[in-house]
Amino acid sequence: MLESLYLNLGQHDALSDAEKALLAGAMTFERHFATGQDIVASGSRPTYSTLILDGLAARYKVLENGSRQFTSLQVPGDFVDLHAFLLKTMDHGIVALSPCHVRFADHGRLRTITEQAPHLTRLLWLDTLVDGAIHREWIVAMGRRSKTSHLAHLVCELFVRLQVVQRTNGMSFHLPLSQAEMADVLGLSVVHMNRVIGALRKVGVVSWANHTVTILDWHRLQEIAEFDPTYLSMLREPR
Amino acid sequence: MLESLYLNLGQHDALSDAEKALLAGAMTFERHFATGQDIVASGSRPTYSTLILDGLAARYKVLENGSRQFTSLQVPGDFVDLHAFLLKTMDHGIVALSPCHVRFADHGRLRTITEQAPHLTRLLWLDTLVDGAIHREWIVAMGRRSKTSHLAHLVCELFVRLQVVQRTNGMSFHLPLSQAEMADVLGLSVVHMNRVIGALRKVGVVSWANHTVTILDWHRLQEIAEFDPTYLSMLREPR
DNA sequence: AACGCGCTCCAACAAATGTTAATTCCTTGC
DNA sequence: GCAAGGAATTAACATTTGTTGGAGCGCGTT
Repeated sequence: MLESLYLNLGQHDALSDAEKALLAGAMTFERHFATGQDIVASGSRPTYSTLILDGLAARYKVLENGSRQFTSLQVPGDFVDLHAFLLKTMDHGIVALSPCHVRFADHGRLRTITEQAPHLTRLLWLDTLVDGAIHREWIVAMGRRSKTSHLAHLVCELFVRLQVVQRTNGMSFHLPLSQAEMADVLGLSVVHMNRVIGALRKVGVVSWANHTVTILDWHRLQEIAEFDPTYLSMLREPR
Repeated sequence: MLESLYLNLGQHDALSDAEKALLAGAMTFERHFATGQDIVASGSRPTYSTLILDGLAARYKVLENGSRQFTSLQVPGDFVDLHAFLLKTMDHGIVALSPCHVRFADHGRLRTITEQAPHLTRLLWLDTLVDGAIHREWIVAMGRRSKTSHLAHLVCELFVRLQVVQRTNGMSFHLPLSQAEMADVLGLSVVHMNRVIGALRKVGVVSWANHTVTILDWHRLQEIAEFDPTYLSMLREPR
């Protein structure tokens, strides 16, 4: 049931059975969300943190003029709002980009983990640090990469992250976002998003249809993206 | 000596004297860095985390074509690389943007804190979570705000953060960045950065000369920026 | 089968942003 | 005081990105 979480946390350092049991013990009820539904509302003060068991979700903010920007994409095994455990108030919303199956971790029990299980605490902390590392990579992509490179980088990142939790199929993965939603990831207009996807297709490094992305030339895609997975901390070492 | 750190961590929740002592005990030697010097090198594996006592620093990445993007600005009281305590390998560099006086916290002693001081651990974790929240706000600014609004937002953010650690002077603060460096913050060309600063000046909400920024109309600046400080978690509450 | 709807894709034009190159201003070293 | 070099500023032009409007396509409903 929590296999994705174990895969996700366990990629950075070994997870003991006792720690898995502690995590399982922190979990409470499950819930399903339909595509487009808010999983966590901006401004709310959750008393649970949400683990994605299956589906794709995103953090986002909306400006006064109605434009939206996604600040992260969350895959199975990710806590979408572990940060709310300490930040308390959500300064952004979280929306389901596909049907999402989630499970809620009680903040009281997470607190107990911080009191009694230092190593597991560090792994949870680390999970939020990787979040931050991804954010920094996105900032670089938005500020200094060409749009094609930005998109290529995102494809690389998603592929690697989905592979860790076994949601890839060969060199393909399912990406349920519409081009309008992709535009809210990269910070572009829909029209230009369409151009950029077309450009990446034209180079021949990916095929992209029916919400399925297939990487045709990983080496060249990585080159276009200047993708270096160091920031994902996928090396298993003592933490 | 560590007053800025206490102010920074203490803005979110009360810091006990025992916790202050633990923090002080984790600190080792001090060092000065000249403007432009690297405080932490990309790719390194620090065994210390760096606390800024005085000065301004920034995290950055450089792409193959030589362009640079800052991913954060760090003010006194900030740990510039607390995340390296668990991420282990630096995936970016940290550079001094002004003469910097820093002090190094030993990772071994930080680890001891995580074993023995859960509340202080949560506050250190929180510190990195606020980092993440700032990153998200930057992503939104880069993706969906006008450049003028982005700059206004940055001015608001810096003013508030500097105020917490008592580095403001009335409605003014010292900002030692050249326009080329500012361009690496916003992800613009130098020429356009100059245009945008000019635009903000022209509106009359800030004056900006000799590396000193003065906010002339906070209300209107905040309006232009759509600045909502919630993401900085400045409310003191139990964490 | 007809219709409506959301999504992809495209064209034409408008606006924002980058590039190159010069000019001026200011600080620093001599 | 003067020369040199960095930084700010501006102009002219090139490129990227946004906007508006619409065509085509798949899909579910009537």
